[in-house]
Amino acid sequence: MLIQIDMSIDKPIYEQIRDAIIKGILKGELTKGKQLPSSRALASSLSVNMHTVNKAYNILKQDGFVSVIKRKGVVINDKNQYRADEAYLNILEEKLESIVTEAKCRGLTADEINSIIGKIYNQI
Amino acid sequence: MLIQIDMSIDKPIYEQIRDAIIKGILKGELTKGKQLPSSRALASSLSVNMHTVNKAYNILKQDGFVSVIKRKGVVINDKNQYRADEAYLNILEEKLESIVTEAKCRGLTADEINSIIGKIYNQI
Amino acid sequence: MLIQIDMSIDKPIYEQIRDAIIKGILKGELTKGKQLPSSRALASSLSVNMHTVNKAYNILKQDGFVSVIKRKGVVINDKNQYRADEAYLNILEEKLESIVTEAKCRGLTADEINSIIGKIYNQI
Amino acid sequence: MLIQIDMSIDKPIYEQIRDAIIKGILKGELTKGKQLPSSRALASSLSVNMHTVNKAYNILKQDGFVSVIKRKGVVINDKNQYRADEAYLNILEEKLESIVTEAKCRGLTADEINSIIGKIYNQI
DNA sequence: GTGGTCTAGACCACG
DNA sequence: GTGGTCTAGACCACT
Repeated sequence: MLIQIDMSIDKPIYEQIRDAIIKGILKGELTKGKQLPSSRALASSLSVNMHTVNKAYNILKQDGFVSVIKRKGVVINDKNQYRADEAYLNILEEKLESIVTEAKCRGLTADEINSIIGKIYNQI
Repeated sequence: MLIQIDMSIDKPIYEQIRDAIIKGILKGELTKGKQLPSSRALASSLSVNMHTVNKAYNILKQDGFVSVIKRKGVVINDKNQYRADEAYLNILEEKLESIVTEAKCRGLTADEINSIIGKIYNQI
Repeated sequence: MLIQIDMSIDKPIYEQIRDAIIKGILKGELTKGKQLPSSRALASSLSVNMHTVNKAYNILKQDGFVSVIKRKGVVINDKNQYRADEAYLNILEEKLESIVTEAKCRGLTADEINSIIGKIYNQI
Repeated sequence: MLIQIDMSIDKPIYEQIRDAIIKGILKGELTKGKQLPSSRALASSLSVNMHTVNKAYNILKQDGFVSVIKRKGVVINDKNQYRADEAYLNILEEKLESIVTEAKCRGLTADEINSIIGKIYNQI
């Protein structure tokens, strides 16, 4: 499980960590019950601050991807603890709205957008 | 052409203005050659800072949606000045990547994502 | 609106701040749209760190009590944004379970507990 | 008498043990004079540290629920050794205060809270 | 001047 | 040795 942080882009570090872990779950590298590195350890290996890692871990916990077990560590949850629900679908739609609007305005058809989605979906 | 600013969400105001104008173009309310309100006027009617409107206008100009014509104001460009190109497609793919990753991780199929896209696409 | 922090009890400071603000809402001192002091200002007046105040504010935001408006401040939400829902009722039940169990074990009747609840409910 | 420890919630293990034993007393599984397993034995069967069990036992002793008898072990006390007194009622009220405040703020009536209490009270 | 993000370093409870 | 909490102080984007 490799996490790459890019300080030059403007995505916050904690989001990059969050996204990398979600990707790890998706790729099957992080399976249910598997333990993440301690916040100190990951912080040190990424050369970032412990609190930054903790922030990522707490967001993942809030989103149901992991359980933070005090004095034990952070472990990956079961799939159905982060299966898409109504609330998530609303957020997803919101996130997509301005992207799709711009794409349509720039002349892309729904099919063209969908083929990009499909490409991303299959290559991860 | 109505622009609604929502201070409570964390999308920057200049992005909300930008998105609203792109939406206006898409809906046919803002057609080629049509003039946008002066930044002073729009700022006043939205109760935001003039620099915020200018920032939105400059991004729109950079993206090819409008031209800033001296002593004339800001006018909407022709469609082919902002038609999707290679560079835009790369940015689009980047924007979609982490969204699609999370959606897949949460159990959505590519078809389900596409149907959300389709829904957004058709209702705007 | 007075907030009192007690360093000697073991309730975290950010929870004390959170609870004080909820109490303020309940007492009608903090009404919809009213602005909370900036995190710096409140931190300074309570002699605690800004991050501690921010943590309280973010929890209140997450729970629907306030909106955090970047570069503007934190404002109280409308009642129906924090009206009890299913999720809250579950949490509430969890919180009450061990308390009620102990009370029953110590010989209190349901009526006795309820009269304590009633007393608290009416005096705030 | 079954004790279930849940590492994933953030209630300390020693409190979970304490609560489980109080529940056992309430359900009549642990009656006056009955002996609790040795801390070593319970720790082993729960896969937790012996000190954690001892901490739970010591709190139970302090609260009057059990007596620690040398060379005999830990035995359940008589009901009137842990019957609710003034001190306990004060603690109880304190514990309930912030819970009730939030519930009221979220629009619950005293009756609604009491019906939740009643439900919990009767099902244990 | 606001909140957001990040760093560095500390103490604590729990186990 | 873990995560939780707190402090002190910094820079940034946005307005």
